[in-house]
Amino acid sequence: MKTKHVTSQDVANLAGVSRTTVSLVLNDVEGINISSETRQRVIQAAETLGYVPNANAQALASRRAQIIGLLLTRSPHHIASDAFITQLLDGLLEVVHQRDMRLLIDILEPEHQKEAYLQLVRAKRIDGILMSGPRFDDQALVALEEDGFPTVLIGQLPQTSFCSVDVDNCASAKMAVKHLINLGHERIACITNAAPFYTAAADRLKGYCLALEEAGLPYDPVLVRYGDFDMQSGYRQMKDLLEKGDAFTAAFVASDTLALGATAAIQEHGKRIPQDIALVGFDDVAFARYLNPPLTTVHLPVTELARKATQMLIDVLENDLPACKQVLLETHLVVRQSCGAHLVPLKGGETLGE
Amino acid sequence: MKTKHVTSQDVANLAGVSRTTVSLVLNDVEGINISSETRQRVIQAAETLGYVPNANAQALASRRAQIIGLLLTRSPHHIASDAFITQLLDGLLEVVHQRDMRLLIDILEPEHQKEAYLQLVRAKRIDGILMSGPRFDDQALVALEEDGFPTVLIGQLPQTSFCSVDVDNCASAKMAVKHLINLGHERIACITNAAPFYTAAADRLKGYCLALEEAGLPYDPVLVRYGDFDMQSGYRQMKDLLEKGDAFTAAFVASDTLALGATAAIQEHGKRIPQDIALVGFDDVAFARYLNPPLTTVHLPVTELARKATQMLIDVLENDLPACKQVLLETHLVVRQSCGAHLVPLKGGETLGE
DNA sequence: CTATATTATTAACGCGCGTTAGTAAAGCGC
DNA sequence: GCGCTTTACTAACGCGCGTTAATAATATAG
Repeated sequence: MKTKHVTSQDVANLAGVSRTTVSLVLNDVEGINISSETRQRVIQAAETLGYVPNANAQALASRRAQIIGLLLTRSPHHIASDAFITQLLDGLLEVVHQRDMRLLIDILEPEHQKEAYLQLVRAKRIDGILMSGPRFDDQALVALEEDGFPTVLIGQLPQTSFCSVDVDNCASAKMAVKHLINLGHERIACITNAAPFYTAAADRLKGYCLALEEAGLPYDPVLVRYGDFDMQSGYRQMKDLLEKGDAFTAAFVASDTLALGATAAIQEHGKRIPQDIALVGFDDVAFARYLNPPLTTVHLPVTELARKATQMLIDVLENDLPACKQVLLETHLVVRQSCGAHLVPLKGGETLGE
Repeated sequence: MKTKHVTSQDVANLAGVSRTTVSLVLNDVEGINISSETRQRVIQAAETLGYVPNANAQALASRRAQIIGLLLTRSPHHIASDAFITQLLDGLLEVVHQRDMRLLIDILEPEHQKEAYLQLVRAKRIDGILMSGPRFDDQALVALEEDGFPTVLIGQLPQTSFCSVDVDNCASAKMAVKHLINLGHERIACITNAAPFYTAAADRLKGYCLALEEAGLPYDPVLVRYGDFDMQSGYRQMKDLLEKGDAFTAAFVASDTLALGATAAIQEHGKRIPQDIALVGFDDVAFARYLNPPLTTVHLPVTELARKATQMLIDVLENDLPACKQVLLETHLVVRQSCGAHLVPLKGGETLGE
């Protein structure tokens, strides 16, 4: 690296003022009087030298790293098949950039979770944590909560004091299943998106149960399977459901990613979607509308979730308390063709053309 | 945050030594003699206090932030539909964690690109840059090159001195198209993954051309379209190809993501894959094998690319020069059903069951 | 027993910046 | 002219750590 580092002292020298003045000017400190003439001189000097403050020195002195951490608690393998992360990044970086902050991203493997949290927090690398997809059994989160470290969950963890941004997974799942019931289905299978210690998985399953209950349909455990984030598990669970031979005419797969795997299993089994088995997914990932047949699913406003969560976190950082502790965003059902609704003459789904 | 920050002074006090000794012990500085007795005392003290060094102070003093930056140059929208990032993260974080480093991720919007680079570099927030998907017209990269800032490309940029890890996009594309030619196709359309100022897009197109040339087939510009990263563009370009009416029996879509969109367009147009149009993609993203029909595609070792690139970058950081400047990893064609090869009795593709 | 090499430890400085307390100059009424 | 406020600026300290040069304690050689 050839270019030598320019320090605020260099700027001060060029502008003929003290380093303090440089700092005061460039940080726009309020309640301090600097003549607009010297102010200009400083700004000019900084510009010509291409001065950029050393972030570490700033962080050390100001006790703010200006970095927020996005922590993912799933295993790298699951991360790799997570269709959300990119959308999360989108919303997250948008807000982070607005505030002139940066994003540190990390995966915490379950074994070293607790230490890893504390490492990041105690090392003061990050000012706050954004945590996607919390689990009930996350012990490290307990430590964070006790510590009062600024944290916002993307997802929820009941009985904790965490700030969170989420959708109503239960109600959304219920809506999806209800849609199938309204289409006349009575034997509806369910594959969850993940193991039940993931809060979202548990809630979606609850929504499935509630929908059945309200419709007076029996809950049959034979028709319920637990997925594990990736397509493969969707494929496997659906294959198992089909091979076990318990009849069902529809399935609610609580994740589009798994639904894709399920679709493959169904078609491989010689059944048609939606004629033989109607399918509803969850998430409305990018590929949902391009599947064959296009997947009916619950739209999750992922980018908006990320935006809101980030804003909330920054809010906590700046004001020491958030404007609102728990936020729920709206979802809606996107009716395409995998549920068969277009066969019942009601209204058409969207087209790919727009 | 309740827990007060533990400094190395606290550790020193508890161990009854000086702060210097603490630093020397915990950093395992070579060529320095510390009696194993005090060494133990220090380690013990650090442990009981739960001491974690302040990363910013360390960075400031040692001039190493222990953070590498992953920079993405596409627009947030394109990021959101990028099926790679998660896989990249996987390989990247694996290596980064091994070295006890961290990952900062950032999207550089084309407008502020150059400044943004310099911000990160001059602020010494990151020790090195990992740059995914470089473009020919990236002026900021020129600045980086001149500056000699440690940088590794995931992708390539000919005529530059950058370290890079990539696949042979040209040869891989050629292999894919050749496969179609071997199956008897003579009119083969092509949709690139992106605009031609992305190096990968240009190379893949070149591979397409070479394959035609070697087979003595004419290059027909009418059959070539430029994609733009997302499914929508794949859909649009394929629709356009179909509606223009220029006959073709096969298509090489240089990105699975776009291929999915193309698939939807083809099926919507009432054509069958592969009977009417044989399709070969590129990338072998997670969903490729689950599509209907399963997508024949070029397998890209994304995670391995990320791993190698990260290792190379760290190599540069530690030794000031890499073991090897440019690395190419192997690709291979994954034959599934979208190309129709299974209809010609040669050998079957993989099954979903494994 | 003194001179020198070796081992074990620390005082002190610097990394680059934010910030407080304090100084100097200028303005203002009397 | 003298006090008093306001304005404009700076010296100096601290953030927490790495590191060098120096010191003290001990061992070895002459």
